[in-house]
Amino acid sequence: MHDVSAVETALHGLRTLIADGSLQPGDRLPSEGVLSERIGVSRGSIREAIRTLSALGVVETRRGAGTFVGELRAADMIRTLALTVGLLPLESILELFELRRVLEAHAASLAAARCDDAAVSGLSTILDRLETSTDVDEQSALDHEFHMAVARLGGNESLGAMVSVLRSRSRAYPVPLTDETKRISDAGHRTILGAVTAHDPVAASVAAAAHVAQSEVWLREHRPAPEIIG
Amino acid sequence: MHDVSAVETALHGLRTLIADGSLQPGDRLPSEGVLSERIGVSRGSIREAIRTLSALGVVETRRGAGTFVGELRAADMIRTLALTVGLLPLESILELFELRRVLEAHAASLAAARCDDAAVSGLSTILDRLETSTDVDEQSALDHEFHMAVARLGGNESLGAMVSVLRSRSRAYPVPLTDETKRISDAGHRTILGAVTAHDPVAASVAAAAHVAQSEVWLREHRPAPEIIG
DNA sequence: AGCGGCGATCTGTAGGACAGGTTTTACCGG
DNA sequence: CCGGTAAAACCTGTCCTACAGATCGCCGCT
Repeated sequence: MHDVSAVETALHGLRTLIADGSLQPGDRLPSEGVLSERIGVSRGSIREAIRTLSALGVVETRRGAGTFVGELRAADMIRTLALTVGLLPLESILELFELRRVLEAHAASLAAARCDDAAVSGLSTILDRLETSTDVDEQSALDHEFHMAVARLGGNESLGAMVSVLRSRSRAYPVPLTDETKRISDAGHRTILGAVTAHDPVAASVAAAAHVAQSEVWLREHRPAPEIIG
Repeated sequence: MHDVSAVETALHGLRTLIADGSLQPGDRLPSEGVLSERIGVSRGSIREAIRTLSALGVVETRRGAGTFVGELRAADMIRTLALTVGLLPLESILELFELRRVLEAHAASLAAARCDDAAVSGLSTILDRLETSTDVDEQSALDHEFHMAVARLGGNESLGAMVSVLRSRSRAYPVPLTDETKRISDAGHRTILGAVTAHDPVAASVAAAAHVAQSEVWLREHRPAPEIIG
C-alpha cells in the first residue's frame, strides 16, 4: 500500500462526514481553516477536495459564507454531467442516443399515463409556437422545451435530468433544418402529443422513440462539425 | 454581470482548449506553471480547475509527468457519478430504481438479440456459483457480476456504465437475504438467462424489469439503514 | 425594540518554497 | 556507433504566508 495523498485524505474525511450523517443536506461544513487543522492537511489540499465534491454536485460554496452540503438529490448530481457531455465527440453522442431513445420513450409513456388537461394545453402551446417560428435558435429552444416538458411530466426528476443532459449535447451538433426535416420533426411532435393526450402510454413511447431515432438518423447522415457551447 | 472568478477563468480556458480541438484525447496539457502564466491566474487556481475536470473524468493527472486529456468517452464520465451516488439517501435510490429498471430491461433485450453461446455459457457459470454460494458478500458480488455481464452484452458501453452506477448504490442498502428472497432472486436470474439464451428480447426485457422491480419492492419494504461504502 | 455600523470570520487568490516523482539529456565506457 | 547510467531539467504535490472581498453577527446607539 502506497501512502495516501493529502487531497485523498481530505476527500475521504469530507465524504465520511457526509456519509455517516454528521453533516446533513443544507448544513455548513467547518471552515477550510478548521478542516485543515482537524484533518491534518494544508488548506490548499482541503480546497482541492472541496472542488472535487463541488464539481460532482455534493457541496456548494458561497464566498464569505462557507461551504454547504447540497440537497443530495440524484437529479442534481446527474446534471453535473452536462459540463462534460459538452466535450464528447460525435461518436460518443451517437452512443448516448441509445440511452436517450430508451429514456425519452419511457418518459413519454409516463407522461401519457399521468398528464392532465392543463399539461396537454401547455404542450400544445409550445408546439404552436414551434411550428410558426422562423428563427432557428428559437426553434431549437422550443424543441428542447417541449421534450423537457414531456420528460418532467413523467414525474421522475432524475429521469428529467438525464434526458436534459443527453439532449444538451445533441444541440451542439446542429442538423441543418430543411423544410423536409422540419415537417417530419413537427409531425413527430404532434404524434407524441396525440398519444399523450389520448393517455396511450404505448403509443407515446413508440412515438418518442421514433422521434429520437429520426434525430439520430439525421445526425449519422450529416455528421456535422461540433459547435463549441459556452 | 459580475466579474468572473479566477478558477472559472481557468476552467473556461482549459475547457476551450479541449473543445476546440487544440488538445486531443491522450494529449498532455501544458504544465501548471505555463497555464498559470498563459491564462493569467495563479497556479493554485489552475490546480483547482484541473481538479474539477479530473473529478468529472475529463482529464487525469500523473504526478511528475503531467496532466493528460482523457479518452472523452461517455462511459468514463458516467462512471464519475459512482462516488456521489454513494452519498444519496434511500429516497433518491428509490427514484433511481425507475431508471435502473428501464435501462436494465433494455440492456437485457439487447443481450438477447446479440449474445452468442460463449456468453450464455459464461452467464450460466456465474449463476451456478451464485446459487451454490453461502457467503453473503460473495453472493452480492456474483449478483453484480451477472447483471453487469448482461449489461455489457448489450454492446453499449455507456449503458453498462450507467447500470453499474445505478447498481453500485443499491448494494449499500442491503436487503436481508432470506431463503425465500434468495430463491425468488435465483429464479429471476434463470428467467433472464433463459430469455437471453432463447434470443427472445421481449421476454428478456420483461424478466429483467421484473427482477429489478422485485428488488425495489424488497427495498421499499425493509428500508434498511445505509452502510457506508469506501 | 429597531437599526446601523463595525469587527470577526470565511472564501478567493496570489506567490514562494520545497519534496518527491518522471522525463530528457548528456556523458562515459565498451 | 551503441548502450547504459547518472545528472539535470521538469512536473506535480504539498505547505505556508499574506491579503482582498464578501458575509455574518454582535454591540451599542437612537
